[in-house]
Amino acid sequence: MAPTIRRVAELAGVSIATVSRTLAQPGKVTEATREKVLDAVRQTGFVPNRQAVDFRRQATNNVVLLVRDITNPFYLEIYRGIEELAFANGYRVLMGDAGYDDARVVRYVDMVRNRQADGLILMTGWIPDSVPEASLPQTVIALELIEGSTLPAVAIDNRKAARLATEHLLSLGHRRIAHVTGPMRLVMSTERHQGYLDALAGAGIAADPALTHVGDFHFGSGQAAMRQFHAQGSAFTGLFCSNDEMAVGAINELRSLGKRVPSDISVVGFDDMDYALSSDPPLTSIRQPRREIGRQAMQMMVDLLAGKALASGHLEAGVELVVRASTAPPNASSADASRVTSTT
Amino acid sequence: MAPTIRRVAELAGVSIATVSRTLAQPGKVTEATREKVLDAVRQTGFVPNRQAVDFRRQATNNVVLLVRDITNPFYLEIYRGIEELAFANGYRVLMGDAGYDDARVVRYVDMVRNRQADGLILMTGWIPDSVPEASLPQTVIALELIEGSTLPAVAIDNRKAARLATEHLLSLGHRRIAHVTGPMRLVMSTERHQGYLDALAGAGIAADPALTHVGDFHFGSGQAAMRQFHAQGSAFTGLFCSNDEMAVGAINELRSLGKRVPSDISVVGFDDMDYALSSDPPLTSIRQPRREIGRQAMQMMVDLLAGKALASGHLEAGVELVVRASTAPPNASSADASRVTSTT
DNA sequence: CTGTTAGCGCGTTCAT
DNA sequence: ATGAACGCGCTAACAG
Repeated sequence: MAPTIRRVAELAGVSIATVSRTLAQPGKVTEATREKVLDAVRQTGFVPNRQAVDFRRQATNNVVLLVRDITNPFYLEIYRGIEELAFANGYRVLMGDAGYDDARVVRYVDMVRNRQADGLILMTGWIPDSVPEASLPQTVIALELIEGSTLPAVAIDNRKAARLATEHLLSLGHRRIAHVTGPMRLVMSTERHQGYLDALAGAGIAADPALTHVGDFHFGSGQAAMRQFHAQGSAFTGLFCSNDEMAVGAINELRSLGKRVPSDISVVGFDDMDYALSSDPPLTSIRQPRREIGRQAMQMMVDLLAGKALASGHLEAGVELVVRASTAPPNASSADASRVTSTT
Repeated sequence: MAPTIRRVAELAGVSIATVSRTLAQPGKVTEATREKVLDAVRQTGFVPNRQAVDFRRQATNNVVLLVRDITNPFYLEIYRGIEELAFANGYRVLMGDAGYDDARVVRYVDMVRNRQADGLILMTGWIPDSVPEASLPQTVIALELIEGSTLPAVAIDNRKAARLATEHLLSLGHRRIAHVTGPMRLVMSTERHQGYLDALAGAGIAADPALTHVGDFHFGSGQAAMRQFHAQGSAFTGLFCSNDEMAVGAINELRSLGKRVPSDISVVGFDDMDYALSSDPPLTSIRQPRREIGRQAMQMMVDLLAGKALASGHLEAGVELVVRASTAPPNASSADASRVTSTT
């Protein structure tokens, strides 16, 4: 059995309270007793039982990280950011996978009530109706805002970012720009679509509904979008996809359809994942500071649990347009090519 | 404040022992008292304080999952497998990032000693010398074996799997086959290289050292390998890369060098990541049952903590060759093309 | 500065 | 079948 504080106390010839103090507030004991105690600690190899400490202190130092889909590679850098700050602050991160399942969310949310964890970082984009927001006192939202929620949150401004992406295409001279969205039940997706529309409106271009395809953030829907545009004969020279995976799928399909990127069609993605850099051609994309978002979310949690008033409810993380080889000015021949498609 | 068992007891007019029993062993109390108690539980919304329960039981139900690099996308499906079984068995998973840092490993390993966690799942491929294996009683190794370790483990047979990949190329008729390895300090990488050599030897082909390039599992080293082979004029029609990321990098560079895949060169990857399917052409690869590896690792942990004797020390997960469009028989013209390269 | 005492919330004897 | 009492290991009053 591991040695307890009692064993150390008798070995040092002091009370357990003194041992506790020596370890927690060394300044509060005499030099002499401190040495006796530390000696005994070394001899026994005593390490305080954290479970007992936490129980006594009524704190677990656990934080639940609940995500919608644990296998989403987008989260990886966020995991790192959260783990970094948790580690540095003595917190532990419990991984939870919501998996589109209300029951799972409830069980993880309950961990805070049950005192299995002190706080909850939500990256699900939704909470079940059965969980009133008022029952989430120690909660921070990250990445995906929840509609109508007033909980403290850190995220990017998706609308503004999508506008930035679209304006890049506009500034290159593109006039007919298509958009592949994410699932429209996600706030994130509707926001990005709005940003796309904002940019067009800002340039005085009427949006053509036929140039918007509702996707699902996966590779296949990028391909499907291109097939649909091709089948309906839609002409465009610019394409904005709401994430990189769909952008890569789109490029893949465009190649099959005999289109070149960027000479025929310029493509902008969103997220700046690793494969944006390694795709062919390297993808122009919107970079989110993912690791920083993770760090900030955990920092907010630390502050929240420390009882500090949060500086601001919502924290907006900045984004950046990363221009690579998938975008270029449109040229006459490519415009022709597109037109040919449209009349086929 | 959350209601305690004491509050429920007085509301039901019984002792706390009876409340405890009613919840744990309902058969041991009268129908009548059971109803009184359950009524009181409902009224108060009582939920046992898990921290207190765990403390009393001397168990935390936490398991530390320590990985070498938390951002490795390969782990994603393993995370899911582990979380699934943990959730189903009432365990919680603490995420730990080793990050090539001994001190971090030590701190996470210590969590078991400190009773912050009951067990440890190691996916680091190494433990610091300062941590003797004997001090890891509740540990399971997953995915990456640790040299010389006898701890229970679940992993694939990398050597056999690499042989399978190489034999696929041989069976298509390829005779000159190149190999891009992972970092050679990882057991995994040396094993895969051995498997490659095994296959060649089995086919009676002398291995050409000039056809092996030491990579680092990243996109760039796949590209670099192709540039090197090209520069030194090495001729080959088959290529086996020790992971998919390098394979995609290689294909990318081959395209720049004017080679077609698979008509000029056939490429086999390893891991069967999502982007194996979405690359151009879709990649032939070795599929590891990643989710299943995660599930089995957690199952071993559950058994271990339950005091069950583990069925077997090591558990071998099976692999599968997934044939896609990046491999084909060599043909005369492609052999010519390669030879041209070699004489340039 | 140090020791004594009193719990944190619960499960679990041992009586009854 | 039920209740009283104890203690898991530690920290935080309060005395001295």
